Amino acid sequence: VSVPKSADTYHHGDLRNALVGAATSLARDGGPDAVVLRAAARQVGVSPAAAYHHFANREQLVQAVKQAALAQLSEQMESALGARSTPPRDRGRPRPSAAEVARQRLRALGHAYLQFAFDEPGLFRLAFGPRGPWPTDEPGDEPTDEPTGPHGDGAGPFVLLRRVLDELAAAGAIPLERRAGLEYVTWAQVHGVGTLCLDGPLADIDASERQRTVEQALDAIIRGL
Amino acid sequence: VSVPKSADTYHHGDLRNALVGAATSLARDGGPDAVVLRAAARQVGVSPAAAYHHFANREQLVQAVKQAALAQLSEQMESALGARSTPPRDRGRPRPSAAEVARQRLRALGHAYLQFAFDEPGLFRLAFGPRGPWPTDEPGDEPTDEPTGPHGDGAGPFVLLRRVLDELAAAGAIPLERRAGLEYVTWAQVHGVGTLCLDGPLADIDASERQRTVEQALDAIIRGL
DNA sequence: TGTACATCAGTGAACGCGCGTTCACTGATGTAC
DNA sequence: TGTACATCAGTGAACGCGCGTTCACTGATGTAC
Repeated sequence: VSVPKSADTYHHGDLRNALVGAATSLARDGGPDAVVLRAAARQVGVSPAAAYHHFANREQLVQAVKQAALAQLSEQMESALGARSTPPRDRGRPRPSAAEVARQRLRALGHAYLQFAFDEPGLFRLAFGPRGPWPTDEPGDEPTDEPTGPHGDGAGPFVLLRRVLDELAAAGAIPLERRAGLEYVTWAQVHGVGTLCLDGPLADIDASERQRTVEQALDAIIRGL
Repeated sequence: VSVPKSADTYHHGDLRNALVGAATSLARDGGPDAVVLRAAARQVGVSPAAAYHHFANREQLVQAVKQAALAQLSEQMESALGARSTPPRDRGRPRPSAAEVARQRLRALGHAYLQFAFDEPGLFRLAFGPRGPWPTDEPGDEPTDEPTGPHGDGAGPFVLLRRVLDELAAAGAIPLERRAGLEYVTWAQVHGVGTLCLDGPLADIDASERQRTVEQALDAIIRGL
């Protein structure tokens, strides 16, 4: 990776990344509509036209931010999952069942997802907002089996959710006849809490009540499996 | 109500409503961002400045559309509920329990909500989108008891949901210790299906698969009560 | 029934704004010989 | 090691656009006497 040597050279050296960074910070503050190509260029200290050497148009810049946001969300979910991979062996207490562990992992996933929504509402809105076509799921054609690469960039929230649901099914916590399509349902349920708290009628409740709602929702989701 | 006599008079006669109508149709086609004051005026056949005799600014026009959209959603939910008010007395079959009836009513509510989302994605996005402050819940101060007026305009989706959840609690279908705050949770769960199918990664699934997801989600929600 | 006049609800032209995008250009970089 | 040159990644000025909003105005309406 070539790092920009000094800021005062004619050639920037890493303009593409710099623009994505600036656009991301715009989105962070103002959501999807705030991603303004000219503003991003301004923030980087470059002429607007320079951006066109790296993006065909504004939409591509927005898509780049979207990808970055989704990658960040994935990463946080993954790390939340990592923290729950081995059940803490509590002094003397009976080791929790596989089903219970899997439930806790699903819970952790939901927490991470909503934490991201509340921490980064602008990015969350952009990542899941109405703007533009959804980036296709298949970068190449179809992942061979499971994208086993560590921190594989394509491994989105969806893949993580699927994995944990599979664990639940394997542990017998989900009747098999209900397993199909359940990632959509579960995702939607968690997602709804995020959108309703950000933009809906629940936008004005305070943090503690919101947290209570989150817990309650995760309870209900798990109960509904 | 005074009705505009003829279209070719200098005074329009019902410009405010006409503008809201035009703005609504703009929103229907293009979502929140498509509500453009000048375009609405154009569509009505009036100069842009005329709108300022009826709205202080664009935002007020948008809010009017939002209210209209919410009213329409309420109405459809209410009518779906009406169709389920008296259980059909099936020939000879055992009359369903109160709990079962209430569950069916909750289901009907969810169906109506999502039907609106899928039929009118633009209006749905505007009604629950990130734009502007959420219209306050209390028109006066606080509704005296229950807004019993037929088709009361203020009776939003929220009130309907609350009513049905109360029925469920009364019928013993919800443990009392879980009742508090459940309208938020339930709403969020249903809402998430809508947003994820409209703008999220589920935007591209076909209608039948979408319907399957809807049913599955409503099952899960009811099971989780 | 008629007339003066205040009020209301339109017009049309203009304002400034910031945007996305294009264009001909130019300075820096790196490669071939 | 030096030099010609193609290529890359910037500049700066300009384009057209459509927007929200304002302004002085004017035509229609309705009320007082």
